[in-house]
Amino acid sequence: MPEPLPQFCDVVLPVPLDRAFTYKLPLTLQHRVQPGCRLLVPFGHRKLIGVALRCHNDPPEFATPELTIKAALRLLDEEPVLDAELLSLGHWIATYYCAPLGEVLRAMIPLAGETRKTKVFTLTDRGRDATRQLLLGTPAEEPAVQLLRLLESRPLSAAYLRRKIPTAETALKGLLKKGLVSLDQDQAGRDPLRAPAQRLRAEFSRRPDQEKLTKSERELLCYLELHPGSHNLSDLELVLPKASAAARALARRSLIHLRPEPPSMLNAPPRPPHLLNPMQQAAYSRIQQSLAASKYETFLLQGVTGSGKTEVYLSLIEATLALGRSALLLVPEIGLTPAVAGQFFHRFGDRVAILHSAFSGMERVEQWRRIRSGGAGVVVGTRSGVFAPVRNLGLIIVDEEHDQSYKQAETPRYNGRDVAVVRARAAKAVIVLGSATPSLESRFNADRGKYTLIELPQRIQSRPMPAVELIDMRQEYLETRKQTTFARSLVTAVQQRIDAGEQTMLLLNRRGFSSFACCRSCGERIQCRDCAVTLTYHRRDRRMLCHYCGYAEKVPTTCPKCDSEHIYFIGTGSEKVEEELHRDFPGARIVRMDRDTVSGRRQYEEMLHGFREKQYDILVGTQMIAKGHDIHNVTLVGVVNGDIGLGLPDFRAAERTFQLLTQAAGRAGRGELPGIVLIQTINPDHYAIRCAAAQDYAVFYEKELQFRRLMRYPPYAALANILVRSLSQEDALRMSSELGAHFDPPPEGLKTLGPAAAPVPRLKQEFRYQLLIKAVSRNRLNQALQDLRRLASEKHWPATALVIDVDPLSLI
DNA sequence: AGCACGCCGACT
DNA sequence: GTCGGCGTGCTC
Repeated sequence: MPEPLPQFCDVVLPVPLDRAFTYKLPLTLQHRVQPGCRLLVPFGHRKLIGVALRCHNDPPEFATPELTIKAALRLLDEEPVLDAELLSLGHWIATYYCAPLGEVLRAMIPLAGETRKTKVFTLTDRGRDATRQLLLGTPAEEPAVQLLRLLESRPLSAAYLRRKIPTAETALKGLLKKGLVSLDQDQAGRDPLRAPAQRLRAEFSRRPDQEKLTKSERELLCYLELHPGSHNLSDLELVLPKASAAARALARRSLIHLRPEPPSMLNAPPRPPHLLNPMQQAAYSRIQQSLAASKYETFLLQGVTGSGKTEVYLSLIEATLALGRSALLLVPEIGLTPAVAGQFFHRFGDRVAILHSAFSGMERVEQWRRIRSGGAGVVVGTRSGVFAPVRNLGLIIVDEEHDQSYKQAETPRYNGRDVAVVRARAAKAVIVLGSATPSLESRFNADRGKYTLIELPQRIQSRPMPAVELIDMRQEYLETRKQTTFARSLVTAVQQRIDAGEQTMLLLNRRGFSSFACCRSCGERIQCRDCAVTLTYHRRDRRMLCHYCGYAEKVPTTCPKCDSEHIYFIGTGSEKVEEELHRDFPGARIVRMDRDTVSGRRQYEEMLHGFREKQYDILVGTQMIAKGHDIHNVTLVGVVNGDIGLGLPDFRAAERTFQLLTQAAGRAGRGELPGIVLIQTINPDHYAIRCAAAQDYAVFYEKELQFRRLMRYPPYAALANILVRSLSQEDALRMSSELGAHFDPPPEGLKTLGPAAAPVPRLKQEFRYQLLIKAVSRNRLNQALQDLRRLASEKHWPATALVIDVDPLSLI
């Protein structure tokens, strides 16, 4: 007997409400909706796109004569966008990270760029009558009358009306109130053919049947048939001037295919053929064994900087493809440059798909579709790439697994690395976590036997590790009696590189010119209007800038508090370092990379390319220069302030400092020439700095682990950070004390810290208080967090007031 | 989160 | 007298 068609469907929506809503399915949809499909549904007064969870025939008990079940409006996918595997991964994330399922699913689907909401205004019957009467009278210039005239012919979008009449917004509100016009939301599909010509490629698809073609359309189609393969549209315009318009018209009738231009691979350095050395080969073979056995296993590939982890990755990906399965490579945010992408194009051609948040919505949709249809067996992506709909997943690689950018800073606050492990386990896939400086958690898991540890302790071609030297800046001051940015030995070393035609990288962690402005008379520090942080002086822009919210104000000449003229600028940022370099090394070619000089991936890549091509002697910059780059002519890496972040009130401060210094040091001596590293510090005895200098992970790991055990921090506890926030300090304080009361005494198996003012007590005008929970087990932690969410709803805290961060990486 | 409904101050 | 402020409550 055939199953009766489902009449109802549970739908999760992108709202912070942690439940599904049940809709009636119109007859036309009953046999088409599957779990994981997107549905357009009415929700209150608006229309939302949700994801179908379950189709069924259980009449919902909430339905009463007053409360009717609404019907779903439209099905957006004939095939689910989230298959069963990804849906269950979404459920796991929602539970583990305490996030509403609807928001999790929204984060997993990249197709948001495909549709956009538009407001459409329509004349009502009353409006039509009113307009007719107006037309009989004298023509009026009032915006409201003009609007009515425009709307008489057809419904129009808000955007169009605003363009036509600048004050349309207010006038429309008035008309809406009077009932002369009505407002509708429309999910207008974005036309993928509207990208500019240079970003599209055209390819012949089929001959016309009966379609009538214009002259230029016929010419273009003919040209494409004669020249197989895909052609850039702006290149085609050189041959056929009207190619762009014609191509779009042809694509609409699917006579040709239009696709986005893949990311540029012009700057990709050609990769020498990869012969694995014995160490690499051993690592490869061990992992390949599990791969061939289709057995879930997590490997921690710990290889020193320059040990050739990438070659192992590439071989593993090839092995995966050879087994007929797909591979997913996750890289840190900053690591996915066209150069990196280019390497993969060289190796895997069009079997690779690149997912990057910097790509336009349309490009992402196109890549996503290719992956889902099985057209790309290799996927390279950043954090959200872990949700790529790859078929028959065999291998996931998480490069630089310790990197902070795998953790999402907004709800859902998931860690892409940990989600990857969960996904791999469910898919019976192999997962490789790679790093020179593994996170304590991962290394701990390896030591406990949860992960399999594989080490690459040597650089390729027996290149030596860079020699690292610490420069004690306290000693430097005692000897020179001068507070300088660069120690004498660093200046000498830089000069030697310039003379020898070799290159230098200088790292520091502060952008801007000076960290803050301070009044010598009254001690006042210039603070942000909306945040409890000092403003940073940016000389080029002549502004004081807030690095948290972007607020800017004029540079003060007198103290805003006491009117004294003794304003001093304290601290050194990358802008000042660049200036001092120009002064100390006149004639040297210097390039600065930080958020102020690098606004897009294009500039980032251009600067790096220029440096690689030896157009510069010195590259100075913030963290963004420390990661992953392989520039062979760099023989000196200088760290201006090695104490980076050591003073922060964060239990991971030491770990982060160690990782950053080790990674930075690893940039030196990657080519034929050996490299040296100079680290300036005022804490030369701190274990994080000493271990980084010695490139000794093992010792650092032991020391840090002791501290974590003593203080009950991860990996010895499951951690969550609870933040309450509100624009009103009163509300924030009230919630904070309710939070404190709820956890006093702490439930069995939990320790709490706080509540107390957050490290940044005010941010973007909000007052913030936080509480840290350390739990002996995941279960206990999750239970406590679910209880807390119940408390928040009972006490009617606003939905945005409570922020739960499970496994926080930063406590700010 | 949105977005409407609802009750109190400055204007045509 | 109205327009409009944002407080509170709901969304199948």
